[in-house]
Amino acid sequence: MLQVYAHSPRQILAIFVLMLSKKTKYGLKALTYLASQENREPVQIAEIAKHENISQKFLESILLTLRRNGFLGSKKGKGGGYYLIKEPEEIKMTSVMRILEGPIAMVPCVSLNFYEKCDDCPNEKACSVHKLMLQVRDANLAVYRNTTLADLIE
Amino acid sequence: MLQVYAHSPRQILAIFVLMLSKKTKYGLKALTYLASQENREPVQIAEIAKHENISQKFLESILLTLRRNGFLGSKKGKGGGYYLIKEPEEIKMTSVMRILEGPIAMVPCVSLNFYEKCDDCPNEKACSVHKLMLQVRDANLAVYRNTTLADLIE
DNA sequence: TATTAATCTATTAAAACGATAGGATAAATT
DNA sequence: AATTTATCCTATCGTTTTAATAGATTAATA
Repeated sequence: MLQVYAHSPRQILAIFVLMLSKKTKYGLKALTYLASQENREPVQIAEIAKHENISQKFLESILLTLRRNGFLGSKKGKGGGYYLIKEPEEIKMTSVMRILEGPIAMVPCVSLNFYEKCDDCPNEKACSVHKLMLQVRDANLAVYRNTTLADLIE
Repeated sequence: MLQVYAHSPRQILAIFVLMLSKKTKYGLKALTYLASQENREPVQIAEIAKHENISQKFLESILLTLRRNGFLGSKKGKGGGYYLIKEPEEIKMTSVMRILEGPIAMVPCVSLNFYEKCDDCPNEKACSVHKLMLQVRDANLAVYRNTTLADLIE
């Protein structure tokens, strides 16, 4: 779903293209919710979904991804749920973003982990897009590297 | 088109979600090409498209947008084409990005020009997504504000 | 054994991107 | 005036993804 901004149906003001996916948004919210728990007892999906206004079924798959990537543990059955298995201070936004959202670079030719040459661009060094996006990548990386889950909790 | 990276059809390595649109990419390349011309004589769409490996028809609409937003002038008929009507030093990436790509913010609740409250988020100040994306916005803005078209030309 | 809650597979509707087609308009040349 | 050139404009299309939903299965607890 792309977010469209308009005063009236006729007048579209803005379309957010480079928009954070709901997946990442929900995942971050869930992580925050779990991190702000007093203990590390399992919390049910339903509780998280309700508290954060997230579609429960969608959240299920997101939490599964976070578990498979080593952020969360889970327990089935009564008293089950999800819980953090890393300290919030150890969860860097670089890994959260890469797992939920994908590469941080906005063009593959400036990606650290998933570099690929543009097939339409003969000279990377002379490419204005490359030059600009390199700076953008570095700026974003700096933010994500310097921020942990602990920093996002009040 | 979303870019998918894989070693084999079975193993998907990365999906770029926050990827720069081709529209912006092509637009930037066209601007750079025009800026690097020796004079400000009209350059035909076909020439730009060929030189930058861009679909000509797609480029047409992009150049039209750039003209309507005051970056380019155009001339019809023989000897016609597009030309810069601003100095490259005066073309800031903030305006290029906003016009071609849309708002710079990745969530509307941190957008300077197109702010909108999240309908699912009761407390903006306590929201981890808000907190993170505010920093990302500022980091990106700093890059776009400090970069002009002139900076992207060798 | 019954209940609870995570796990997994599959499907779906809506939407945008990127591209293409075809013709209208305007300017220059002959 | 006619022809050529090249921008301008509208409309449409296929592919792909997102976000969400449905249903069935597995595992753990009481």
